Amino acid sequence: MKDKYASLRLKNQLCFPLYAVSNLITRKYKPLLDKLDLTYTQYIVMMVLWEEKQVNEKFLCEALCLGTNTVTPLLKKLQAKGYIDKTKDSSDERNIVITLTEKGDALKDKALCVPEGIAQEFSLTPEESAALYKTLYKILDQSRTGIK
Amino acid sequence: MKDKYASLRLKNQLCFPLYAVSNLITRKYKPLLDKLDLTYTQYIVMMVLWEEKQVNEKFLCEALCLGTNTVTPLLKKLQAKGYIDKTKDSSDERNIVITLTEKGDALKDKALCVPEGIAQEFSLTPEESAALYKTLYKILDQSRTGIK
DNA sequence: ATACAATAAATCGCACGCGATATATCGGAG
DNA sequence: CTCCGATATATCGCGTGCGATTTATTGTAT
Repeated sequence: MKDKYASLRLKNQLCFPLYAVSNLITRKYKPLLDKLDLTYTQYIVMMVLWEEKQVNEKFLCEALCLGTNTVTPLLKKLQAKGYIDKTKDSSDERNIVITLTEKGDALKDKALCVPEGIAQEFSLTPEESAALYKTLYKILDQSRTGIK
Repeated sequence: MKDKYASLRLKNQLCFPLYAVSNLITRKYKPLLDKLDLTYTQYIVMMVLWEEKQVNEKFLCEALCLGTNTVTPLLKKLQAKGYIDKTKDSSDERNIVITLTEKGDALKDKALCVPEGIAQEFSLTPEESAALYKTLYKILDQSRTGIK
């Protein structure tokens, strides 16, 4: 064996480039999202809402792979900004129903330029993008089934 | 066009699975790293040091794609744990020379089980791993050359 | 009816990441 | 020698992520 510690080198790990790319993406989004007064995490919450119109917090947590300890404070901030409303489900008062305000819904149109702007930052071939997408979801799906 | 807002759906974005997988990995590492009294970020700092023996802070920041605002406090904690030493470079007092303590170097052997443990958590084919690795570094390299 | 496990959300404490700024030191032009 | 821009590190404030715990509400078995 050449090097007993080869497995501990950054260059021999997948976790590190995943971590670094994830950070990089958040940085790239920031200037675009500043115009919408959203952070990256707030943005993905809004993306779910633009699609679903109405969700409870549990649904959001599962969609985003986050816990209530992250999402609850996030929702408070989005509410303070006037983008969402929170009400209790009258049929089950444990459920918090989250809906878009008119202001939050209107933000959808301003947000359209965000994916466009980001696409210009990175240049992957369609094949690379597709393979990356598929592998990442394979990992996510493994962990989901693993938990249940 | 079917849906003007299709680009805003979580499922149509690469950024989200990258973000979610990165978080997932950090969670998976935690129980393994707890045994070494390291966080994930502290662990990748140690990985650089196990390889390089001696670096300055600037080198670390570039290797990890992080800023001094993240790394400086990190080094303080590693120093407090007794894993590293920090001294000023006598030939250029702006440089902080970071070296491993004996305790920090010894940690390398305990750390060997970490990559093994993680490998069991995820099951990608060698082809998937190789393609993922290549694409992620392509993205990182693009941003590096883009900055300079 | 009532106690109790299950579920949904909220809270707490800590460790990042990072934009912005501040501080200390160095190197070079005049 | 001196000023000044460049470089290396440190600090500040805010917004996450997350393990752990707490609170509120519901369904259920007795």
